[in-house]
Amino acid sequence: MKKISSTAVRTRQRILEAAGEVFAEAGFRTATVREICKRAGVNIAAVNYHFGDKERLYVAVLKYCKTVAFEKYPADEGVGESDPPEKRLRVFIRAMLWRILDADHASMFPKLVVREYIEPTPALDMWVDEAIRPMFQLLSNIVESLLGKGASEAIVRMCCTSVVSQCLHFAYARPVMKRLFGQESFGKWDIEIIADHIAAFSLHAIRGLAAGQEKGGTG
Amino acid sequence: MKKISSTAVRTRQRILEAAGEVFAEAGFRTATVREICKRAGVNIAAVNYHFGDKERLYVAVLKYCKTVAFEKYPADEGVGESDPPEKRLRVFIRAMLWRILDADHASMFPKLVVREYIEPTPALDMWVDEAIRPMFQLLSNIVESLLGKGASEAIVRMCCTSVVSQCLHFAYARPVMKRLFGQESFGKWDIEIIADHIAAFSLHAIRGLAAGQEKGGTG
Amino acid sequence: MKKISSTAVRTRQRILEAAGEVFAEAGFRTATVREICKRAGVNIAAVNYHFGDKERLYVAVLKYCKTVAFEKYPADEGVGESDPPEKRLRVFIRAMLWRILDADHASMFPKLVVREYIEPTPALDMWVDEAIRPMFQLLSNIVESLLGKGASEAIVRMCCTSVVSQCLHFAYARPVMKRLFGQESFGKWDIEIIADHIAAFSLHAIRGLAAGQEKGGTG
Amino acid sequence: MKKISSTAVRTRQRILEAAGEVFAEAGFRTATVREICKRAGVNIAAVNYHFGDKERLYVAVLKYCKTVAFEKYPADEGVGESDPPEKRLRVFIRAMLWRILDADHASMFPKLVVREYIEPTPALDMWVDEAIRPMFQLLSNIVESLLGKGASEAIVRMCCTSVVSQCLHFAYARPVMKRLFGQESFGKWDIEIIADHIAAFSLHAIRGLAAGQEKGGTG
DNA sequence: CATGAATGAGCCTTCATTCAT
DNA sequence: CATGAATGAAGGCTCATTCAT
Repeated sequence: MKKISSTAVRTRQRILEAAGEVFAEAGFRTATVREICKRAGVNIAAVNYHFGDKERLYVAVLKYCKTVAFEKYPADEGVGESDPPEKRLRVFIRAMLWRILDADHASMFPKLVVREYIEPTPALDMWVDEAIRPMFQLLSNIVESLLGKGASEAIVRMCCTSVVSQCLHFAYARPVMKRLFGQESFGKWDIEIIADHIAAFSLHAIRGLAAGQEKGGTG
Repeated sequence: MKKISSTAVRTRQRILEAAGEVFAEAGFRTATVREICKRAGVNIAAVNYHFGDKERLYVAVLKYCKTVAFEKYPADEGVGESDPPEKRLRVFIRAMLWRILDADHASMFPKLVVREYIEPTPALDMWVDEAIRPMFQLLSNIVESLLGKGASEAIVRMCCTSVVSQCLHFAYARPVMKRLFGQESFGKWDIEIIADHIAAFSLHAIRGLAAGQEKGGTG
Repeated sequence: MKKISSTAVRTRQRILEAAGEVFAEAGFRTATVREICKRAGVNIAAVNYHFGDKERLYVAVLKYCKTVAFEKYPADEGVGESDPPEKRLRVFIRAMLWRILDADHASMFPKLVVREYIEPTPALDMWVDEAIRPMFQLLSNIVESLLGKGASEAIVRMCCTSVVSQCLHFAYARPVMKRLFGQESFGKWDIEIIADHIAAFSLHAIRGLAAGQEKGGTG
Repeated sequence: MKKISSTAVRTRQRILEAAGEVFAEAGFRTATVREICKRAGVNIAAVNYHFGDKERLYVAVLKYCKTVAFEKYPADEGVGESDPPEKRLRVFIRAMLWRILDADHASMFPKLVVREYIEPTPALDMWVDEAIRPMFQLLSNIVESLLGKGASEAIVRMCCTSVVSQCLHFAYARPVMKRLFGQESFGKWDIEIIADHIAAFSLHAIRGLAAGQEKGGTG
């Protein structure tokens, strides 16, 4: 049985937080262990001691982020399978947006994830299995309920993709939005308004598609 | 004023193509001048000779990509302001998707652009001004027509964002899609099906919102 | 004065054995304290606690090895000054070879010593004084007896060197022998055959030199 | 066709010489690229540029040493197969000793080789094939001539080993000799005297063994 | 115009050692 | 007595850039 001193736990924690920031700002390759240790206020060898190497530190950061974000904003908070799918969809979208736009994370979470999207490391497999796939399954159930029994798997998948993509946009397009609209930060109300829009937009769309399906085409 | 020989032009071209590949695969920082020069079959000093330094080469690559992609797939090909907005929306979406999924570019274009999104370099300002803003303006006109005169600027903007985000998703989420759905590449018909879906999804949504607006709510 | 508990003695012993292996395999510099402690099953700080630092551990290992090897194979086992020099020479060579080729030491002893030969540490002075000089003195007496009274100190010294060098060869040239002859390990009979050869070779040589001396040349 | 500038050749040469010194003094692992470059008066990246990495530099040094030493002191200089084996043996021993004790090499050659003996790197295979095996073959022919036709392969091999080991002793035991005899350096005459001794010692031994063989034993 | 050669900064990692419990 | 945690000094290597032809 290993004894783990509380100071060691605190050091690990400090490194994790600092690494999250630096990896988010610079990406895995560009981020330097030196910068991480400087911000964490620890010696440069501490990373090796506590995490083995830079890559394993990165994976630890990703897992840490996932835990924090999904515990703070569960995708089905306050709703169950008995609730109407419209409500469950709104909850889902709202949670996803909050995970992305919550200022407390200093945008660490979305930046890390989006970087992983476009420049996958071995950690992406873990991320897909533990974070994305369960979320997608949950959303699929909701969308299926909305589309009705006749919906093909392909149409469900595409609708889910449409919903998710509208949320994720706020994870990777913020520098562009800043330049295009001048909006840099998103307050509590901004987030709620955006969530409402995406929910409404998607609900109209899915209902429209469902109606079209019955008639045998998209119009 | 520099004299420009034809061999110099060809060397420049070769470097641009090679750099496009390498930057797309590895990102600005991780890409190495050595690798670019090796693929281009030129001396390692050629980059600095022709472009000054790595960063200015990168900007040149971005501009080169933009020209190629937007000339090949204009956002308003075959339609004019007199055409119905539904048709113009479909053309817009189709062009955007083709720019993103055209296999001929070896996915160079979307990777480069998305990288710029999440890790902006000074080149992003240029990109927003010359590529994104005109596109967004064009799309806004279409969406305004669909929503009707009473639509606020905010709702127009959010609808445009919803449309654009569904397309861009295929630029940055392909590694995830590969893991989630097993689909790695997108053929001609895949692209058309996806374009049809996004167009239908968005039309239903916008029409629904337009109808709701008149009545004064989203429900 | 330190109190020495029995567990402390056992820890020291385990470290000594482990360090002997690791130093023999990797050499002083390349060997790591971490590896030694891992094999000994002790904490990484134990080396510094028990031996001060890496170098003093190394010296302790060398002394430990010397004691073990020379107690197991004394250079004059079973013979005394009254025995004929031919017999004493054979015993000397046999003991030296056994110290070098005994598989029980896992070739720890010769590797350590030979390393010390070519990359001396302060421990070499100790080794020369406590191990080599007495051995050389003993061998000199034997060779003097064989050469006769007229032998110069120089010729005695060179003959001793010739004898010793033939034995030591099996301490440092084993990797080469493996590649050259394919012979990797030496069994009991191999050792005896080699000892017989070196003894015969050297006796013929010394006798020949002795005869030549009388006549005033090497023939 | 690559053009190789003369300054590049000179840089390579300087690095090789400096690396020879440092590797000989410190061994492969302990030697630092920084020290090598400092002594060579070149930038630290030059090793990477000219040799790829530390290990390939090491192999280049070994090959360079081999060429220099064997060209300066060929094992059969001035003799041919028609010469009497006694003469050829003396020439062989003399060349080997000179390679080992020549002060011009600053003892670079023997130290490098002996290090390779006791701590083999992948370069040892090359060394055995290109340097040791041909030498051993040459010596075997000489020894066979001396022993006569009835000599078994085993006895030839052991005699060769005895001869070679007496020479090699001066490659690895010099620090010990310095402490034991006080002799630090070996002048021209020292080398000749030692060569004469080893030749005489070995000739007496081999002749004695040959005579014993005829009678059916070693006495 | 273009190239092979050279540079210096910086990165990740490893290691022996020391600290605080 | 012994340990887990922490430290700072290097070390090998890579890279964008510049130099000299």
